[in-house]
Amino acid sequence: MTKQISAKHSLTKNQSLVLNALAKADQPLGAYELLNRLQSSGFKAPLQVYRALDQLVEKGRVHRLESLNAWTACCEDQHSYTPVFAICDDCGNVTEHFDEQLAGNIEKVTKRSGFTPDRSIIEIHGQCDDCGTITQS
Amino acid sequence: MTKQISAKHSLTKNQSLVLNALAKADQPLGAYELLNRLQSSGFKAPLQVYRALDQLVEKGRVHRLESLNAWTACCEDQHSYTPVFAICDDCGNVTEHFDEQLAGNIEKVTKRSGFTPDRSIIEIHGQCDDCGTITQS
DNA sequence: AATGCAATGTTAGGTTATAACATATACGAT
DNA sequence: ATCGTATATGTTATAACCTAACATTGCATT
Repeated sequence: MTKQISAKHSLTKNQSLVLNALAKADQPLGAYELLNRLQSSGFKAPLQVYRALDQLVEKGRVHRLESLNAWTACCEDQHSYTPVFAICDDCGNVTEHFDEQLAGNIEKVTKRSGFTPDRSIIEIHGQCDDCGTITQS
Repeated sequence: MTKQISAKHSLTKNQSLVLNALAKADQPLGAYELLNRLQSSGFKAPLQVYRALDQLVEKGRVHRLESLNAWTACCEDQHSYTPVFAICDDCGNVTEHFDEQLAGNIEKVTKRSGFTPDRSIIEIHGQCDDCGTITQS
């Protein structure tokens, strides 16, 4: 019986289960796919998954891929720049990239028009190194 | 009875109806909201809307806003650079921006890892000029 | 023990998107 | 003109994704 430490980065039971499932997966997972994989751990309803996901996003441990309606574990514990996701449309693999300059440039484009940026979504679809170099048979 | 011209940029009846509805709207619209507005024009099922939307996206006349599950008419007839969308989370207004350098920089980040970019999604949430300067009451 | 708060459980329902199949229309080639 | 093919359209059903509303449990503090 471990006592729950009330710290900013501690995870609850459901949060841990969801994060582990995402970390084990080699691709982003949809909420219902997560539900399937967690049924053996006692998950019964979508809401259990969605709540854990929202909390994990809030804590910066999970990202939502808007163009996939799917979720992925953050590749680091913490990061300050807007992540750039490279999504392979062939194999489904997703990689997370960072570029301080880029994040700044993006916001500059909108600031010109008086816009105050809050959060940015950058998702690039294409082919990963493995899939892009394979000749179509 | 006008004959349908088989040109790359001609629009079919349903495509025209959907594009006009989007152009008239002052915000991006969801597919079901489009269906509502087009029922008087004979639309009866979601699929009619989704098909027209897909075709319009293909032709570059409409963009899908991934983080809103909504669609908006392209601000120009044609453009070569990846658009950057500034989405006001207060009033719902969305503006489309272009920056040649930016589009190139984004792809550079992923190319480093051997990734071959195809299409980029850049959506920035925040507050527009009108909403951002208003003091909270 | 009583209180309060966050996490969790449960049911129902809303929104968004696609599968599968049928029919109609456009358009080039004969 | 008419045939064949491709595209567009119509229709029903269903899948996938997400949230509202409310009940219950667990845990820290008093």
